[in-house]
Amino acid sequence: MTIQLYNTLTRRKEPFQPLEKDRVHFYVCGPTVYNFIHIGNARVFVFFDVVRRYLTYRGYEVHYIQNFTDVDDRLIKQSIEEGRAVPEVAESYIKAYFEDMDDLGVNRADVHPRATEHIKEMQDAIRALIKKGYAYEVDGDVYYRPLKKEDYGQLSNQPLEELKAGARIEMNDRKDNPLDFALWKKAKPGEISWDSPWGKGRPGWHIECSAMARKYLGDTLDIHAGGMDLCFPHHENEIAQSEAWTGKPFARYWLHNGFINMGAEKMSKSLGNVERVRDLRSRYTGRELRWFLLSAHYRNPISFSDESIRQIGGAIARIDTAVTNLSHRIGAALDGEAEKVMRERLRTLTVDFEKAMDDDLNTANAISVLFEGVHLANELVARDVVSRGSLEAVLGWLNHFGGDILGLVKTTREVDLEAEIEAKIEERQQARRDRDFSRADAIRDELAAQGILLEDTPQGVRWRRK
RNA sequence: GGCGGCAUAGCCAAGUGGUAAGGCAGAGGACUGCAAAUCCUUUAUCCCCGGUUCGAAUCCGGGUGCCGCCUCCA
Repeated sequence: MTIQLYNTLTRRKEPFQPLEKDRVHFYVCGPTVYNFIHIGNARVFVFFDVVRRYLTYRGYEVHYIQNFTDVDDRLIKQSIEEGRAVPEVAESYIKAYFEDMDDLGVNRADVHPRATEHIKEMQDAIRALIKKGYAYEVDGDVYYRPLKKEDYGQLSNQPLEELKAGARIEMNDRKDNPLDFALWKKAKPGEISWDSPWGKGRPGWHIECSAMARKYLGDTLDIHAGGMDLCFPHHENEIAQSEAWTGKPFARYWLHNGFINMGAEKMSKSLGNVERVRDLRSRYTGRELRWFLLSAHYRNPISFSDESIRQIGGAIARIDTAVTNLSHRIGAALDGEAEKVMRERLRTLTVDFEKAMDDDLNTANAISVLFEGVHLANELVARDVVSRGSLEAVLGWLNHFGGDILGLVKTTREVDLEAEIEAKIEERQQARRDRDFSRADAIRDELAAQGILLEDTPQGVRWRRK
């Protein structure tokens, strides 16, 4: 079974076949670091983090690149507002970005190239495009002519006529055509700038991805991903430039994720309902947010609300309890290998998990398979007789698929109880043996107040943190 | 105007031809000193109207409602 991916370029699911058999060249459009990222940005980074992990699990050597746009109009604007230089602003939000991502369990990309560190590569690209007649200079600006290639509009499925007719014309009479876009922007006085053959200026937005993707991944990418809104014009323009520049197809699979709505309305700055990850982290755990982002299929919209996250909390508790109970039961289990029937059931779960992920990365279904694993774990824990091998096999399965791949299951073991609390538990056990239940209940309540929940089982007292 | 998406239980959410996954919440039962956890059982005229088909949430046509993109917004 091969992985099927919905390719925006062809508007259907296609079997995934990288250019090189076992290697995947994967580029994700990263954030513009002019501010803290919001939950919508996070969806991109969390989801494609899972895609990368899954492809790695499937045996591919994944080269995963995600850029930082660290110079553009918004950064310049922000730097004026904050009274700090652009590089300083960028640096601080890059740092913030990593803090947010660490909390959401997103792994680092292989390289996080920054636009400002690739000015030379971009200038090379621009020079080449001018030479080929795709770009032209006008008084320190350089523009690209997307219409020179007749297949422009292919990715976003926009007929050229419509693009021409519907273009909201930017008031700029220096362009030959309204659809032309800037590769290089002339610096205004006082703005951050770099020397170039066209005078002092800075790169346009689209060219950075083309230049950096080529540098780190080569002429043709296997997967290029980002939010749906980047489809037009950003990705369309990247294709135009890159293909004009290299003469090769730019990317083979284009993946775009859907948006997050705030309740029923779209999240937007003008509505003032943008939820920053930074702020959400003070209310929710990174895991809850990550789970929320993976709980629906990536191309579907998801609606953010406190109620949805609250429900996620219940689901997480179910899995955590199963993991805790499994660990506790392992302590009292008989030595022994995993039963054959158990290995077979886990094998089936693995197949189901792969089936879900192979079908256009259906994390919602993958999570439901995780719960089948939880159910299996709970059945085992409740048995009078069970081998340690079986318990460990299930725990290992949950950790691997729920933890390593989805990043949702906590793989760290609880630290040992402090001696004081252990003494309390023993004291309560003695009270129970003496049938002094009011004393026993009082101790249980006392620990509960500290967030320690006690559960009596045939294998002794089990505890977990609330 | 152009391109596209969505409508499934109280809530979240899978499911693209064979009589509805999973989670949250609820109800009943088992287990327990009481709990908790868990297990079992239980909760859906799949937005409406037509059509195709032996058979449709799934395909086609028509409605209704909501939403996104159409130059720098994930």
